[in-house]
Order: sequence, then structure tokens, then C-alpha cells
Amino acid sequence: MTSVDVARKAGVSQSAVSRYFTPGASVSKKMAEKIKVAADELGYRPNVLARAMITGKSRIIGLVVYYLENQFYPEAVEKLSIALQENGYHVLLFMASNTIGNVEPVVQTILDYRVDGIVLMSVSMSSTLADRCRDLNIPVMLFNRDQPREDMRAVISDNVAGGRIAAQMLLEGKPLRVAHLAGFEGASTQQEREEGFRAGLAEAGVPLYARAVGNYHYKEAAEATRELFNVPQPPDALFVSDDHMAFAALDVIRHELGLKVPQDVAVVGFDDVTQASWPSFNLSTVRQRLNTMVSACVDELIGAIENDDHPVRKVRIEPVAIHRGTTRP
Amino acid sequence: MTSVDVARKAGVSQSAVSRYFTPGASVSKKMAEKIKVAADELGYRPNVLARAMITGKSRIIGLVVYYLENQFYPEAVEKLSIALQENGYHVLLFMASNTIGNVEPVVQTILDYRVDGIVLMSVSMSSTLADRCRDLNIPVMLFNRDQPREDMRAVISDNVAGGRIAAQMLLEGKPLRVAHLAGFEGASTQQEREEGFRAGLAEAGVPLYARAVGNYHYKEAAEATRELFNVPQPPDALFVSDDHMAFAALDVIRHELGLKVPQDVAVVGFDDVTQASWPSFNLSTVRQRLNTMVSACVDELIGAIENDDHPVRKVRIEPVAIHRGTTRP
DNA sequence: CAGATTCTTGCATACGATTGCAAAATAACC
DNA sequence: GGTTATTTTGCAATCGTATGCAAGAATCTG
Repeated sequence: MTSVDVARKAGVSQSAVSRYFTPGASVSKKMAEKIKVAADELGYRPNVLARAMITGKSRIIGLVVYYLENQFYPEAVEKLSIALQENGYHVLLFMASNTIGNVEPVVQTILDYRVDGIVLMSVSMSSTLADRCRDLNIPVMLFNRDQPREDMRAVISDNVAGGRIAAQMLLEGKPLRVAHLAGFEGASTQQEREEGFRAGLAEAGVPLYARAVGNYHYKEAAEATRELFNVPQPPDALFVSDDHMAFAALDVIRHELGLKVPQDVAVVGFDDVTQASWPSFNLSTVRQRLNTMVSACVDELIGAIENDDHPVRKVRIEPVAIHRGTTRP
Repeated sequence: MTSVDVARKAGVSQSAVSRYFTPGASVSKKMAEKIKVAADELGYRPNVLARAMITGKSRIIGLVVYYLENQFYPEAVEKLSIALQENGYHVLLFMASNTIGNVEPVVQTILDYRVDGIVLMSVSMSSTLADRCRDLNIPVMLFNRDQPREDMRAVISDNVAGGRIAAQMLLEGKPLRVAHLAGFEGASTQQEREEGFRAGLAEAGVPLYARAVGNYHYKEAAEATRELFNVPQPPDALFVSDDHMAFAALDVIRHELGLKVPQDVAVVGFDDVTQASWPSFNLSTVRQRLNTMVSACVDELIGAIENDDHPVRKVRIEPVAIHRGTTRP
């Protein structure tokens, strides 16, 4: 079923059919009616790919995500995808987990599909690739990650402020030994959260007692937690760089070490994923305002796509303290 | 950068460039070398969309998923996406959660993109739409859901067998009052799991003591659990139709009602998502062999795409009992 | 009602590739 | 080396739609 078939059936030109399906094009009521009837009868719908060839706009957004195990990502993907759908765009999904550390070929493939824009979720991009996208005039958004380049759009939480909030939440419980469980140290989120956390502690004159790295993975975080607590004087307060690792930490603390939370040790996470509020975890955490982040991401991205001189900026969202059962008031 | 540019630069015809990028086409070494040099220099890569128009193959798979809150789906999406990537296909993602109960327009939109195939993840399809896809010769795979139609491909666990397994796992603990927490009753998975579960109980001469519906949602499942246990003689064994709801049930049982699992009540879930093995839940469950399901899905789908007379069949995978800490041996 | 203005409509071309066909070039064989 | 068989290569048509342009129809104006 092509526009030519519809045109023949309706007794009009192919251009007329095309115009009927192009919002804003000029078609008389008479024609419109004839075309509508013919199109419905034949079950015709315009071929998006052919349209993309002419207009140079595919209405496809390439989304690269590292993995979906951490619940933060499915939530973000779902909301982002819905928001884009509502704007007439659709998501071509790329998992980067199997090509570890090498987003290069993935992004190449994305470009082959002539996407209108790219969202990198907690993934970063080499400078040459960023240049390439700029040359091709394809906007790239970093979501929940930042890069030094000034000409790179990004939507992130104010992670430094978030780290400070975490420090305050723990300090309210008058801790004696404060520890930090870090995520992947190459990530801007980790660097900034730790910076804010350390600053918050320093202002209160409290030293950082211990530190271990969980690389944003459950298993590594569990191992790091054992390392932190397998000492004569274990910490009594712990800031974990995301909820996903915090669950690992809680599992070890409660079920392996038999410690009481928050009496023996207080824990604060980051993200506020859905499960953080489940009674099994009841995790105090620093919320990333995901809905706000997603709208900002969509606004900036679509703005950049549809408007060539849309300014390049980094959107920074304020995080929020969420007090639950793993901190002492 | 088009193939014409490359051709001009390399001093060959445009067809030659096209052939160079078409695996299996005949190009002499001499030409190949010239084209390679020119293409690399210009950074040329074939336009997938233009290719799709000619060949009628977009190498895009439309994936419809209802929601991503239940961890089973992110895991499935991730694995499926990776497996398709490895076969040179890519996933166009559609969330059906905002268009509740109405997949119609979503699938229409998918068809507009001229996808090569469609995967419906725990979503079903009206008969007219199925007809439409058949007429367009676009294979559709149901993943983790079945429909009565014989001409509809599906990859599912043997849910009846799974229900039986759940019954056995609970019966080993010699329960007195066995209850069932059901998912969405319109879903084939629910119907079959319950059928198998009831059959398993019946064979042992054990009656079903109580039943409530959680619709595969956490909150509704929590509410349904309260309903089940807010009686003088609460159940001492519970089969929940998926892990996601089982987490809700466990949260209520342990943290609201203060009951001991498995001493006061044994619980069995279904799926074996990652978190089921976390100490906080330590959930005994019936595993769906996701890797097997995904490979089967990919094999059947790609088979159907690349081979017109690929037989239509329903692949049924055997589930596996996973004994953990929520059942009595 | 004639003339000026605005809307509609069809023609023809373009987007960036693939592919059947026939001519040219190469390989194979005696 | 001549003849035949096989590859390579370029030409030209094609996929399904959008859109600039000019001509025709409709509307407006005094």
C-alpha cells in the first residue's frame, strides 16, 4: 500500500495524498474527504522510512544504556521513552554492556540509522565521536553523567549538593566513624557525590573513617561492604553512592553481619529507586528527581533537534533528602 | 556523505560502492582498495534507511513492553536487545503502559516504521491486528504470554508445569492452609500457573484455602496479602504468581504482620528475578529460564524473518524449582 | 463584473541506496 | 593465441514519499 495506490483509488495526485498526511499542508475539504476514504479502505499509512529519507528527519532517538540491572535505569528508560512517544519520537535501544568500555561502534551503528538525536544514559563519549556528532549536526544528551566539554549537553542532578545532603543526613545521627562506599570512580556522578560528601563532613569537622569501591555493581558492593566492616571498629555510618549498591550493603550488614540498622550503623543511598521505599529496605536516600530530569532531557533534546540555534547547556537538578528507616534522626 | 561522493572520489561508479558495502557482492581487490580508502577518508557509512527502502528490510524489531517496574522485564529487554544486536538487528522500544489496555495504536505506529518483526512482551494483540501483521508478512512473537490462535508464535515457560512445581515446593512443608496470590487474571501466564498449582494441590488431596488477586502490581499485591492474612486463621503457605508480587507479600508478611517466613508461612514466587536471591528476600521460586527463552525468541523470530516458510510454533520452556529460604524442606 | 489576490493541485524531481541487465574485462582451456 | 566461460563493472530503473514550481480554481475587492 503506497501513496500512489491511494491516489489512484481516490482519483487524485500522489502529491495530494502526501499533503493530506502532512500536517499544515494545504488540502481542500473535498480532496481530504476522498483521500481519507480511500486511505482507510486500503489501510494505508505513510512509510516513515521513506519520509525520513526526504526530510532528513527520522523521528528516531538513539538511546544508549549501559545495563538495566540497577532499577534506576529501567525507570528512566520507561519515562524517557513515554515522554518521547508523546512528542512523536521513538527510541532505538542500544545496550552497551556487551561492548564494555567501548561505546564507539555502538554510536557508529546508531548514526547509521540517521537518528535525530542521541541520549547517553550513564555512558560517556570519546571526544572524536562527540566531534563527529557535532559535524553531523546530531544533538547528543548526557543523562546522569557529565563530561568536561563545554559544548556537550547534559542533564544531571547537582551531585555535589547531593553528597552534602547525604553527609547531613548521617551527621544528624551523631556518628563516630563515617564510611563511604563508592561507585565507579571514572564516573562524574561518583566524583561529585564524593566531593560533596567529603565537603559536608569537613564542614562539621568529622573525618572520613573508611572508604571502599563497589563500582556500582551489587556483588562488588557486597564485597566492599565486607571489607569495610571486617575490622575491629566497623563504621557506624555509611554513605553509598547509589541505592543499588546500598541494597547490597544492607543485605550484608543485616543478614551476614547481623548488625542493626540504623542503631549499629546508619545507611544513606542515592537515587531513590522504587524499591528503596519497600519495607525490606526502607532506605534513607538522596532522591534524584527523575521526572524532572526526564522532562528536561526531552525538552533540551527536542529543542536542539527542531531548532538549530538552541543553546547548549547543562541542566542541573536539585536532589532531595528522603528520610526513612536507615538513618537516626 | 553519500555513496556518490565516495564513488566520485574513488573514481568508480556508485554501484561499485554499494557492492563494496554489500556482503557477498562481487568486487575486485583493486576496486575494493580504492573504495575503502575513499570511504574511510570521507567517513562514509551506508544509510540504513535508504537501504531499507530498497530491500524492504529495515533490520529493526519493534518491541512492545507493558512496564519495566517488574525486574523480569528489564532483564528480558536487556538480554533480548543484546541477542538481536549480535544478529545485526536493533530494537525500537515502545512502552504500552500509558495507553492502558490499548496496544492498537502502538502497534500501528510500529508498523509505520516498517519493522521486520515484532516482539510483544507480556502483551497481547487483537485478532484484527494479528491478521493485519500476517497480511503484511511481519512476524509477531509473543514473549511470556500466549494466545489461543494457532497461527501465533510464542515463547513461554510451561506455566502449568511451573504451577505444579510451586505446589510441590509448598507441600514439602506439610502446610495446613494453602493460599494463592494471583496476577492479572486475563493473562495466560496467570491462568496456566493457577491451573497447574491447583492440579498439584488436588493430586495431594490438599484444598486451596484462600485466594486473592494482585494483578501483577506491587501495591495491589500488598493489599491482597493483607486481605488474605487479616483473618482468624491465616494461611501457612502461599504461592504468588510472580516474584515482583512475592516481594510485596513478603514485605507485608514480615514487616507489617510480623510473621516468620518460612516458619509461620512459606512463600513461593515465580520468575527468579535477580533480587529473589538477595538475602533480604531469599525467595524460593520457580525459575523461568530467561536465557533459553530469549535465544528461542531470537531464533524463531529471525528464522521467520529470513525464511518465509519457517514453521509457526509455540516454544515451551521447562521451568525449574529454586529452593531458598522461604520454604520449609 | 473585471482584475488582483490567495488557495489548491499536479507535474516532475529528489532523497540514497540496491539490483537486473548487458557490455567489458579477466580467466580458463586446448 | 583463439575461443569460451566466468567475473567485474557501469547504466539505469526503482523503492515511497516530500516539495518547489507553475498553472488552474476560488475568493476578494472596488
